[in-house]
Amino acid sequence: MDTNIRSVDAYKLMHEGTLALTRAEQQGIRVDLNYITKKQAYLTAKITHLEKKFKLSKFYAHWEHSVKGRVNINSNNQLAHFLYNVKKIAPEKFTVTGQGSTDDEALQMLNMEELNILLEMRKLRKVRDTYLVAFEREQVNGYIHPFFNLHIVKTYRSSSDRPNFQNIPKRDKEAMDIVRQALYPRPGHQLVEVDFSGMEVRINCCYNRDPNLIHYMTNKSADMHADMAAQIFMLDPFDKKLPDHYVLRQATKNGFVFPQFYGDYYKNCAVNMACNWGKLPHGNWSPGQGISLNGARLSDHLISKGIKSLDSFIKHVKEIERNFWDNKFPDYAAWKDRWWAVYQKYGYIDLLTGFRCSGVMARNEAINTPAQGTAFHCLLWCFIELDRMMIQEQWDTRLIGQIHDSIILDVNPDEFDHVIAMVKQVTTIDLPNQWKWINVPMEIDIDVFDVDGSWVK
DNA sequence: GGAACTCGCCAC
DNA sequence: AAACGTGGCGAGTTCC
Repeated sequence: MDTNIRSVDAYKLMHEGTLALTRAEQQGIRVDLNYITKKQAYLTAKITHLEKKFKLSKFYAHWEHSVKGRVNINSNNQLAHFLYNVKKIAPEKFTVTGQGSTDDEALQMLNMEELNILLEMRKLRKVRDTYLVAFEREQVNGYIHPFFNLHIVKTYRSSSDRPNFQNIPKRDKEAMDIVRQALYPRPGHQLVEVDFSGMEVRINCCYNRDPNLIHYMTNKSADMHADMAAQIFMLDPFDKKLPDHYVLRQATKNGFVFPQFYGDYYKNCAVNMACNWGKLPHGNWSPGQGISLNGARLSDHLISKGIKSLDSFIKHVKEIERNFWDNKFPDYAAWKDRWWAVYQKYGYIDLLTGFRCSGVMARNEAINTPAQGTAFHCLLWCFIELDRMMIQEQWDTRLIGQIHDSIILDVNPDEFDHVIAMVKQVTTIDLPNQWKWINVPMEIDIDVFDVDGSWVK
């Protein structure tokens, strides 16, 4: 029989994983219905207020006239038609179907006060409708029971739905606070979140065995993002403890290193780092532009290094990219080529965890699949182990969810020390013992929330 | 009136 | 030569 589950271990992972995740689903997460009701009303009032403000503008009057009074303020189709056909503004950005885009970035580039009101309304509606309304709809007796699926994702990671527990706001502080204040542990308990640090990069080490990548994952003082930031922004010395430098490290991590690992290329990376993170304009740069750096501005520094325009920076990042793959991580680069060749020859790729991924894949998909699937399998193996301990030792603590590389627990404070000890044991010792192909240490971060407190610190 | 689609946006 | 991987979901819209 032809199957994509190639080993008993892989089968067990799915079987036992399903059972463990089902127990988490059954347990559920407590929601504060009182809070949700109040916050919904508050958000609705705020949205209504913004809507009234928007309707006073000339922009709105013109829009209303153009559709003979039938404005739907929530319709991006209408908005795009008004901006790009009626007002005949040239779109700065296009959707996949070639229409003028109305997403956050596109509207911000148009630089119109009225559009900022629409963006604020859009954000508040998202928080209210996708999260708070969904929690209220899905809850039973004050608990939501998100599903964790193992049969959906083609890389063999998981997905979650009804409601999706894997996309709760985290990066935007305001959205995070509003949504996470709705989520609680059981009375007298506390939420604990355990997440693997740099999990996908570590799993890539297991596939490509690149010595330099392994070095970065093994030596605590080695910092790949800081090293790349120093190169990209030509800073020597580079001190990530300085706030200005730390911002550039973040820009490098999220604008260069991770996108490069996902298969992006230098041009996107350069524009994103310079314009979105560095706040520099397109075209030529002048002194005094961009974010602050070493007592001056980013443009002052880059101009002093001979980089006087975005185009010049793009060329610079092109050279950095070449060096990144040719000299810094040559074994990783060679592995990517081999891996792609194997897929092209056989039409499938085999994961270290015993799963075969087949079907039509583009190069980047084929190359990204192993780390994504395998990283989740490490998480799932730990989830199963902790679930087994929970039952065997009759914990009052419960596993309540999982977000690809993290586990969320509802912890009885009396059991806290023991649970944390078991979490550390399973994730950093038992897991690498279980799978001998793991060739770098596994590290975790643990976030502890207040007893009877929400999922906000 | 529901299915399927587009777009936008949240997470890793 | 080409050029960011995996999902879920709400609102609007179109199709049948």
